[in-house]
Amino acid sequence: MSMAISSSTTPYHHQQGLSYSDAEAPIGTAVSTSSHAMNMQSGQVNVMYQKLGNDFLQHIQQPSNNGLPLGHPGAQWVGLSAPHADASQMWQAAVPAQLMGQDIKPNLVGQTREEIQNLHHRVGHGQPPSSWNSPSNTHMAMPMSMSMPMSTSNSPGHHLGHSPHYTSYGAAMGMNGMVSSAQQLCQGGIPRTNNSNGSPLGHEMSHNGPPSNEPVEDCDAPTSDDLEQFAKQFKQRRIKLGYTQADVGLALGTLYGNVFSQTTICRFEALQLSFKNMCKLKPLLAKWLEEADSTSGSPTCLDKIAAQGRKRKKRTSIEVTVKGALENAFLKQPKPAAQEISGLADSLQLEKEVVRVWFCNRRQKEKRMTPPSNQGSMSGGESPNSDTMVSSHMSLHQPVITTLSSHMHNSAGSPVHLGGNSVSPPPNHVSSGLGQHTGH
DNA sequence: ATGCATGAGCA
DNA sequence: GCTCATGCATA
Repeated sequence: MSMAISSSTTPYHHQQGLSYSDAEAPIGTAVSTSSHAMNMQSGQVNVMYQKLGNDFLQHIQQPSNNGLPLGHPGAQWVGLSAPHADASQMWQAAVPAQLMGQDIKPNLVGQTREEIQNLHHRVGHGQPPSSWNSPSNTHMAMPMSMSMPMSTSNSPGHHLGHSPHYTSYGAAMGMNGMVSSAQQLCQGGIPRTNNSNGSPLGHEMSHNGPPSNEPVEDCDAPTSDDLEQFAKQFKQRRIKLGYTQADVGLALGTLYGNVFSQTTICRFEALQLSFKNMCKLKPLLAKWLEEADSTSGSPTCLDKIAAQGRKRKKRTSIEVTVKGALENAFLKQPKPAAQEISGLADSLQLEKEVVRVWFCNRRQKEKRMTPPSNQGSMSGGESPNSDTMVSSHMSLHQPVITTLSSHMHNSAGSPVHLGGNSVSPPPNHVSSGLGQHTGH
C-alpha cells in the first residue's frame, strides 16, 4: 500500500524568493520537485470526460493536439442548455451579478513561458488560417499582417506596460470578419452567425430572455448563449490581437483595477465559471476588447501591482491511489463530517486540511459537471447549483452512456451525467472514482 | 488547462 | 466549515 503522497507535499514552502518582481514573471518558480512523477489528471480526465466531451477529451489525451479547436462549436453550452433548459433557468436565476463587487487583487502574472507556449499552440492550431503560422517565433504569434502589439519586449505579460503600440487591428479583423466584436457583444448584438469557426450553432434554441432585473450594467444581462458566444469570440479576438490570457488579466487590472490571472481568463473562455461569475467578467472583458480594438497605441497605463508575497502552501500532489480513495469516499459521502475527514486523512496519510480542501474542490468541480437541477427557481427550493458552472452541459455530448451518471448523487438530487462517454475511456487512473462509482 | 490552495462571506 | 471566486503552481 503505497499511500504516500508525492514528496512535494510540504507544509509551507516559503518560497519567498518568488517575489514576483514586476519586471519578469516568476519563471524562477521552477522550484518544484518534479516528483509528481505520475500521471496526473487522474481525476482530470474523468472530469473532462464528464464536462467536456470528446473534443476536450481528445485535447487532453493528446497534448500534441493542444489547441482546443476554436472552431469547435462550443456547442457544449448551447447543447446542454437546450436539451435541458435547466441551464438557462438557473443561469438566469443567478444573474444578479454584481459587477466589480470584488476586491482588487494584486496579481502577479506569472505565466511567462507557459503563456508563450500556450499562445504558440493556439496560434498554431487555432482556427487562424494560414495567415500566421510562425510557431518558431517564441514571441507572440501575431498575425503577420499587423504589427505586433507586443512591441519589442517579448515578455507577453508586460507589453502592455511597456509600450504596447498596437497597430492596426483592423487588418487582422479582416481575416475573420470579426469586427468590433467588443461593441457588438456589449450591445447584445452578438453576431452569432459570425463564427469564423464556421460553427453554426444553429440549433441553439437558446434560452429565454434575460432575467427581469439586470444588475449587469455594462451589457444587458447576458444569457448563457450570449456568454458562450462572447467567450468564444473573445478568445478569438484576444488571440488575434496577440494577447495571452495573462495579458488580458493584467490589462484588466490596469483598466479597472481588477487584476485577474491567466487562470481566470482561461476559465472564462472555457466557460468554466459560474454564470454569475461569467456575467461579472464579461463586461470587463468586453471593455478590454473594445479598448484593445480601438486603442491603437495607448497602453492604458499599466501599473504593475506590487507583488505581495503571500505564503502559499505548496501544492500537494495526491497520489493516484489516494486520489482514487478520495473519489470513492466522495461518492459515498460528498460532504463528510469533520470526523470523517479526519479519519480519511488519517487512513490516507494526508493532512486533514488537504482532505478537506480536496472535498471542497471536488464539490466545486462536481457542480461544474453536474447538470443544473430544475428544481431551482420555482420549486421553492433553490438548488445549490443555481449558479453552477456553465460548462455542465458538455456532458450531453454523450447521449449514450449516461448510466453511470445516474449513480452520481448530486446534492440537488438531480441526475448527474458523468460522461460515461462512449468515446474513449480515461486512460489510466482512478477510474475508481467517477468511473465506476456506484452511487450510494 | 487544471489541480490544489486561499480567503471572503455566510450560516 | 461551507460555498464561491480566484489564483499559484504545474502538467
